Amino acid sequence: LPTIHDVARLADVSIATVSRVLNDSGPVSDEAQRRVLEAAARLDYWPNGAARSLTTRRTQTLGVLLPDLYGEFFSEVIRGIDHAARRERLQVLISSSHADTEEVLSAARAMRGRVDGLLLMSSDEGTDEAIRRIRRVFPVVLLNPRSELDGCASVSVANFEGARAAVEHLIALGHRDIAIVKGPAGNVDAGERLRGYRAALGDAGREPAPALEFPGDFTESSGDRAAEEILRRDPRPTAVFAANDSMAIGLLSALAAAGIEVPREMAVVGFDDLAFARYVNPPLTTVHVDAYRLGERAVRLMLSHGRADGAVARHEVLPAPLVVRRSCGSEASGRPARARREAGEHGFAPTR
Amino acid sequence: LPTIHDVARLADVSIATVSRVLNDSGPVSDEAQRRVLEAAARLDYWPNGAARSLTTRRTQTLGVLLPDLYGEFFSEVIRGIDHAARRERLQVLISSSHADTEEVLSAARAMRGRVDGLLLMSSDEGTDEAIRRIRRVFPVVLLNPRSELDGCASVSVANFEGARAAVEHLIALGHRDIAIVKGPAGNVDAGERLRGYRAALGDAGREPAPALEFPGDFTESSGDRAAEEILRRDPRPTAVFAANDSMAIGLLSALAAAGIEVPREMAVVGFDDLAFARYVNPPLTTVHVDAYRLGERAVRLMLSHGRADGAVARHEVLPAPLVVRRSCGSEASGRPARARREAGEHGFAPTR
DNA sequence: TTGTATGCGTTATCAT
DNA sequence: ATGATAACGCATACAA
Repeated sequence: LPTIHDVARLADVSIATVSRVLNDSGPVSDEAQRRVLEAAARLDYWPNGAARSLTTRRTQTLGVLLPDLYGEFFSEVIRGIDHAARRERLQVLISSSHADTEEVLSAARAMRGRVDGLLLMSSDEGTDEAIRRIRRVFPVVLLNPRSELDGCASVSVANFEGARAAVEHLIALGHRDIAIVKGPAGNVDAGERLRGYRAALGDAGREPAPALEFPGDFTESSGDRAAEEILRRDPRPTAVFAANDSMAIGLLSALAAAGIEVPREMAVVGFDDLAFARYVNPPLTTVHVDAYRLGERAVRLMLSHGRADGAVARHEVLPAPLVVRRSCGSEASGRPARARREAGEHGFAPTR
Repeated sequence: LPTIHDVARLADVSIATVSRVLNDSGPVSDEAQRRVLEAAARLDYWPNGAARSLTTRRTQTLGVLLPDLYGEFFSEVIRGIDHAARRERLQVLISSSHADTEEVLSAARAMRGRVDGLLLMSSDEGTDEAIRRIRRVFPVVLLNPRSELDGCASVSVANFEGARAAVEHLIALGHRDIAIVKGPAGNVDAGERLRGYRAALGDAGREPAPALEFPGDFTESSGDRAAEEILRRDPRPTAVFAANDSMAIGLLSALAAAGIEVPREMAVVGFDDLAFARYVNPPLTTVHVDAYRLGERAVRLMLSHGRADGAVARHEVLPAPLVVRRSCGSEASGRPARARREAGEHGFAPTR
């Protein structure tokens, strides 16, 4: 494989000149430039990135550390990161499924010398010390951190506000017994959404009741199971806030199977606004999370972080607006199907 | 930031010894080992990957080039790659959204010196020459290639066979006028699935009719639009094969809105078996694609490729089995909902 | 068992 | 405008 030396030899110039024309740094005569370009083309010379970044101390790549890769959320985060990085001609080095702090640390170590900065989303608690060690090595932007600690930039989703808005919506519709299907314990998002749920109830003067809080783990089947428990409760709640859409899907499915009509007999609201939320029956009212933007903003923060204005670490919070569709029965049900379709609501079952 | 020299100085040994203990290469006295380990820990020394791979000529990372990152398919491919790579302690350098050959090439160039091999999925035609140039630089495994050319290893999905099986299923159910909603022109998968559709019709002695082939682009809305055209046709087809699940979802939605009952008035079969396929109403009969495995196998091929047995480039084809649910009406409809749920079919609407 | 010295492929700093 | 040459941080062949 040809190196810069081979190109120099063929073009009959020094490696310094080759480097100059290829990087457009420093002055070069037209003649030399021509010869170098031709030699590089003939040899199909590809510069070695490792060597280059050893001297320049820049890698043109962004490291990304995620707890997992499963599902639409992470997929969209990555897509946002990739697009933003691409625009800046940066590469993306991804590593995921890190259970504990130790794994996060070793993954970060492996990136030393290979990335210019790290985008880190950690579901684990007590990562603070680890983050401090990582920050010594390269700049870090936190995605959805547990807290704003650390003095390093971060982007997060307004989980609390979104959840509160969702439950307030149910309250405004007249519901009094509102259940929640919680996310996995220890999960940051799950915790914030639970907090939002409780806050909304509290603001309405209603005491949050443990009996109305059902366990879940963000999977469809856990929503399914929760439905059965909820239906057993007496008095039966008239509305459910699922801490994410997957569980809401499970709920909807189980309710349909049990012959419970949504939203007439039970209102359901989710969180995430997955692509399919508008395609289920009835179209799911849910809280929109812009995962793509989360990744995109993280990259932007990283870039501005590098500049001088990074003195003050910025903390962005992406809004999580409620998207009202039909699973809470908030709208008049008399509208014809055509009108609803044009509004982007695509429930499956014939309306009758 | 500490280098190997700093560790050597603090431990009062040479850098060679430090390297030896840290990489467990060559003999080292217990005393020296102790001192080095302690020094490295005290300085929190993280070896520089670029420098290391410059000498070893190994990067411990896999390059991945994809045409896009959108949707469940790519997301799962990446997840499969990531897990398999992780098991081998490899990192993953991802780059996507490459429209044309030129972009693929420049992305690959940027990876020179940064990856030990490249996993390449290109939707573009005429990439053959580019692939040859890339292969000079590092080993390549093709994902879902247009053809088995190139003599380099590849993994692909049995698109043709899957599509044929899907359409044969419809034929076996007695359908004669079977429409297809095609994928985007130029797309490899779309092409193969169309071929499978035509082959099934041909095998059944039916002439493939252009009037039954409707355009689509793999999006929900294109399935939606196709439905309207299909319903306008006279005689109206009694079954539709959607070249992917997203379009099938669009179809289902539009059919429901038009008051057409599925599967009684119109059978629908999809392709991909997205997570939500079993949750729509009726649960979608579709062809299963194991995207996770696609990525996983690609990594495995890359690894064995490196070894001596790589002399013969292997070509794996992942099966794409038909998953029969309810959108084609293949099963007796008398079964109670509970039985169906236990079989993993979770349609939303009450059955009635 | 240990240290010295060379090379990996670039970029960058000098002279010229 | 150009060409030696010194880093960059590490691994390793070789000498001791």
